[in-house]
Amino acid sequence: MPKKSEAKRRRIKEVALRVFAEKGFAKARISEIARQAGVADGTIYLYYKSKDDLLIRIFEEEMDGIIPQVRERVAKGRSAREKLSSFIDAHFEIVESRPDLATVLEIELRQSNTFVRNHLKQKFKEYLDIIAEIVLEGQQRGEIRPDISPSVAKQAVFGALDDISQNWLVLQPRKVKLSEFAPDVKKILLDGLCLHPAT
Amino acid sequence: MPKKSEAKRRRIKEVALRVFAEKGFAKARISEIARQAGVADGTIYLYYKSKDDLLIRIFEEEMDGIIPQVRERVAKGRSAREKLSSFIDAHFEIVESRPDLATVLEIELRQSNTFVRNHLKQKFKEYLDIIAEIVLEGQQRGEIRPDISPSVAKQAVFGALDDISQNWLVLQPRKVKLSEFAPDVKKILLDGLCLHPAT
Amino acid sequence: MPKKSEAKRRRIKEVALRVFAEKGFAKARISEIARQAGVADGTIYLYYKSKDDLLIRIFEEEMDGIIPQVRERVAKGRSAREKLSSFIDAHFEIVESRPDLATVLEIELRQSNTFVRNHLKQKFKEYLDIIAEIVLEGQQRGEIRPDISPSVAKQAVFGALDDISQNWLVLQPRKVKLSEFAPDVKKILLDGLCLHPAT
Amino acid sequence: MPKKSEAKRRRIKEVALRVFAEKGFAKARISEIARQAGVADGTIYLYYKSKDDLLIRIFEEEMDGIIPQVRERVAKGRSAREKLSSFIDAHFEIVESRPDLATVLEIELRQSNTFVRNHLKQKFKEYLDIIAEIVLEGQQRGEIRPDISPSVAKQAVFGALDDISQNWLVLQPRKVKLSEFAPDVKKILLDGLCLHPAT
DNA sequence: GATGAATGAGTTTTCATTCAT
DNA sequence: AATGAATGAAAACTCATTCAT
Repeated sequence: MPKKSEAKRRRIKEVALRVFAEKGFAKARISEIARQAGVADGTIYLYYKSKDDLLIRIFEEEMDGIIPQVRERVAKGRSAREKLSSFIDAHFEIVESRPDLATVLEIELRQSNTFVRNHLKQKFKEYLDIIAEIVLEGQQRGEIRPDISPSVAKQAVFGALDDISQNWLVLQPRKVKLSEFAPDVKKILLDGLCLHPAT
Repeated sequence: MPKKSEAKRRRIKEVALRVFAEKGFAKARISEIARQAGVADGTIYLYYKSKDDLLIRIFEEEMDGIIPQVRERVAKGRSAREKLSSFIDAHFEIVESRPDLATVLEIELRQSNTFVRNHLKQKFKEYLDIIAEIVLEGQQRGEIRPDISPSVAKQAVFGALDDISQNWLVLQPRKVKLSEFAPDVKKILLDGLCLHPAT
Repeated sequence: MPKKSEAKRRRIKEVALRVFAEKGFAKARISEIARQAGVADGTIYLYYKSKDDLLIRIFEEEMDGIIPQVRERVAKGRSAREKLSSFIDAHFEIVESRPDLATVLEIELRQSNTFVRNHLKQKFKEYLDIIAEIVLEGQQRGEIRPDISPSVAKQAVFGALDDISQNWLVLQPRKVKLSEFAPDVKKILLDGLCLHPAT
Repeated sequence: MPKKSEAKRRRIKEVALRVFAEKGFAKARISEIARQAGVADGTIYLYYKSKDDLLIRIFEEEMDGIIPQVRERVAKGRSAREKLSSFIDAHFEIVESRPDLATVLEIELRQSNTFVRNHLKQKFKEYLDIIAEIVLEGQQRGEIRPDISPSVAKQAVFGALDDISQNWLVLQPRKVKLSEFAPDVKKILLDGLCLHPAT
């Protein structure tokens, strides 16, 4: 594919991401994306099969950039604790630096039609599995409690991060940085809420 | 007897909940709800102002039933740990016994139009605040780590429960009971993932 | 028919006239008329066959009251000029004293569906014919120009009165009395606009 | 070539005018207009914002063609009498040659919803003011009776013309030409009905 | 490659009227 | 006579997608 086209594809992608974030996928108009990208409506269909395809491919391309980044960062941690801590930091930083992306992913991931959702979830699993891998490895190395399912841990950790991120995203006047929540989240997930261990 | 038929109102509500869960709010058709409820399309509008109103009122009525129930159950716990444990059990039991309701609430809460979402969120906050109250009281009684924001704890706990519930709901062949995840979730949230406390 | 029913019929008629004038026939709701009349929706249909019938019969009953009144008043005039003058005064006075009625008649007479309009026009012709009769008789008595068709005269006179009445009705703050226009209208219709007769 | 097809816009306008005249604005169906114009329903909305907009713009465009034409014709008259005479002729000729247009204007001008009516009335005032101007100028030149309000004269003249035009339009088998009424109308409005001036 | 005019499927809601009580 | 709950037909408008140029 010629370079010229690649630039256009990128412009469409960037505009689409912004419009999806602003209006939500359902209310976003192809004609609005075309207008802002400076192309004709029909041109979008030369680069993307459909509106659904546009969302799916934006998501996949972004995740393909993010996942290795997060993996690399997590790899630097010397213990499971450090790795989980890095994951939490990385997640919050991504949400903070790419709010449009985060808004689209976190919100559209749950709605959209089944077709789109299934595509998104598939790619998303790769991201979530980073957590599961850390937990499993930590258990093997005796750093993580062995009596917890890595799958449940994965969901619990991501659910917590996601809920906090989402609430932060909808708070219009973001006076507070999302990363400020990281310490508390780490305490809860890594060390638990309770002071006295269960008997 | 109240104005119009209370039984008919209930039948419409039950059918609507089922159809909303199956199709999603946006794709649910008033005509389909009417057909399944055995009434004319127009009859729905004698009981509910609009499709939006139908969703909002189903949600509010259900939450008004659920919140006191959960509160009562939580109140029986003698410690913050027991109360949180009860909340987790209660949440999973509700999702398990009312999957339609849970599907509608958890999914529509994030999408729908702004008008509907705002209504839903407002009522939903009452539910989430049960967690925040437990945490705050637990901190005052020296049972919960004092260095954690109740608000962050609330979001982390609910996020974890919600993510697990949602994943369970979309797993079509529900071979496993949701409540089986409760022990692991409690371990994580109450005692943490790590074996060795942070230095 | 018992007296009790007659009172109810009249109440329905009066309320309907007011609601038709306020909202227009199309936007008027049977349920609103019923509510204001203090009866059930269905009760209206014991007295009137349909919404159309309600309009038609209000119109006919009112015209049956008005036509003899105007005829009587016109009869007192000793010349065609006096009779036409009386007709103009009478018309303006009716519009002024019964604005609801005038609004409904003048506006709905032109719209509504064909069925209704035909009914209304039929009864309305009786009213307009008062003018034609004055003109014809005036011509026979040498008071009115013989070279004018009574039918054209009838339409011209009524059209002029009607247009002025209608404009007055839509002027919300009726600071000026409609009857103040009578002298000018009489000058125009009875004596003409021009100072120098056609050559 | 202008954006989209001007020919298509015109075809839609012409068809719409015909359908509005036949069915009335309220009963006219967009789908019927589209079918007769040989376009898809949605295409109408590429050219006109809404059904209301379609009516308003047809009206305004037609009046923008008619008003200068009538003004020009009236300007040729050397006296107020001649000018009024020309106005009457012009009005009847327009109604006769464009019965669809006249039907839509005369009927919808009075009904429609407030939004539409206000738009129509505004443009219509320009037309009526031609009469007022003739009268005012005639009064200044001593050709028209000075003791008559130009506004009342305007309403009386237009009301007369309008009522006659409308009656002619609803007479289905138009055996008689509308312009045949012009001489009588001129006699009445210009010279008055009465033979003996008021004392 | 690019355009943008054209397509046409799809659904909530209102309200006059009915009829069982 | 009166009620009022129930009925169900009916129509404007949007917007993703296509395809002739």
